[in-house]
Amino acid sequence: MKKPINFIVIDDHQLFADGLARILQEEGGFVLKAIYNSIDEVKEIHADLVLLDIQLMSQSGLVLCAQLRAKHPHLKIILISMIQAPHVIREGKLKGADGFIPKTTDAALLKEMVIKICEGEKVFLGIHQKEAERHKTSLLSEREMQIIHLIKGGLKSRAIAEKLFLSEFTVETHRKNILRKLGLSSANELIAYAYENHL
Amino acid sequence: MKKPINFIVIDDHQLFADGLARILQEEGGFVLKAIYNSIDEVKEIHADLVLLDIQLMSQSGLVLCAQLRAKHPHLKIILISMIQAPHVIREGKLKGADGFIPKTTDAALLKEMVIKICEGEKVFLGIHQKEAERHKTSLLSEREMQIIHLIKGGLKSRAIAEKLFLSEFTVETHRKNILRKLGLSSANELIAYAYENHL
DNA sequence: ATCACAATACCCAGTGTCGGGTATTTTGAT
DNA sequence: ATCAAAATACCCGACACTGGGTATTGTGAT
Repeated sequence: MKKPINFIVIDDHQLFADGLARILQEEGGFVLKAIYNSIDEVKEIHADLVLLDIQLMSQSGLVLCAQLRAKHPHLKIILISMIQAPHVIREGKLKGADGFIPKTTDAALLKEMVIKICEGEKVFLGIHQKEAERHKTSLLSEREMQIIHLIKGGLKSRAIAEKLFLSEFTVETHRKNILRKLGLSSANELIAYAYENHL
Repeated sequence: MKKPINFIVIDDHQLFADGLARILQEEGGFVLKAIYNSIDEVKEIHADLVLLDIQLMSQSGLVLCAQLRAKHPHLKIILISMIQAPHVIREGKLKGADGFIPKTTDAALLKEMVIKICEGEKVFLGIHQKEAERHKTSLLSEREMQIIHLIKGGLKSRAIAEKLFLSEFTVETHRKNILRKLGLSSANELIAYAYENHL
């Protein structure tokens, strides 16, 4: 049984910060300690993890990142940003961040990244990985994503059909379409693909 | 075609309740009827399933659990709690709950548990089950690990046999032994298991 | 209005997988 | 040396999955 991970969100867009917190809490094992909307509010950090927006009003979040790293050697610091310019990401690495995630990242990928970082990995998500992902995954419809998820869960076509109130034939049509779109040839490959591409 | 399962969440942490609801709705076949943030709000229960946090502001959720059980014999009641003290879990059993799940449980396990409970099982998730998971992998031999790896790679039994210079029959024997040892029932489940347990 | 695509549903033939066996040889540990 | 476990190999029946089709309905975009 893992200890809950206490986290803090620092972002001047309250709505985004709140959404971020929700997404993490959805995952379980994460406990939101605080949301700060500006650097001025940030006094003490009693947490395991900080999600820090680089684009803050007053000063660059990178400065704060360096300060936090100096004070808290074991704190996990994840930088969040609207832009994903390579030099900013490199800068973040130098300032001691544990990861970089662009704001365009979707919830599923975000959660994957955060978990990996909490387990000690460094994850700097640049534009390249994301573009490739989005390219293929954008081919998939909502229904197809839903079915991928259920296949990952080990369900057979029959069970998926019952869960979604569909005909078994329909589910199998979806399966075939999914495999065709992703260029795969079996559910086994699909599951591995899903895990490795954070679907 | 199964009927959808109507459920209610009772938890004074709205974010958590909301997250919980989202997780279940993701699964399909579950319909959220209501979220109550305090016991006072709970008037009537027209649902098949209740997720009930024990740590409520006003009074213990265990009292409510007993009341619900008295009124609704067939209602599935799942207790949720931050703590997993054995005496609390035993107490919950006595009050007629169908299951106990700590808040530190991850989404995948939660869904698995909820589904089992809805199917009539009783699931009281303490620390023990999780421990058991850890030791399962030590049951696997080198050869079996090797074959798991190839299955993850999307290879069929025939291809695995060729790669390892084995009979196809042998590979299938190994597959069946792997599934038996891990308590799984398909390659799909195995692959998901492998990724989630870092095999 | 039309056109593309998503979602739905169905059929068939071929192949793969799973659960139930049985059985021999090799290997590691006591 | 003996005993347990691993690794090897085989058979069968039942079921699931894949690839090849076809077809209808609804919806959003141009």
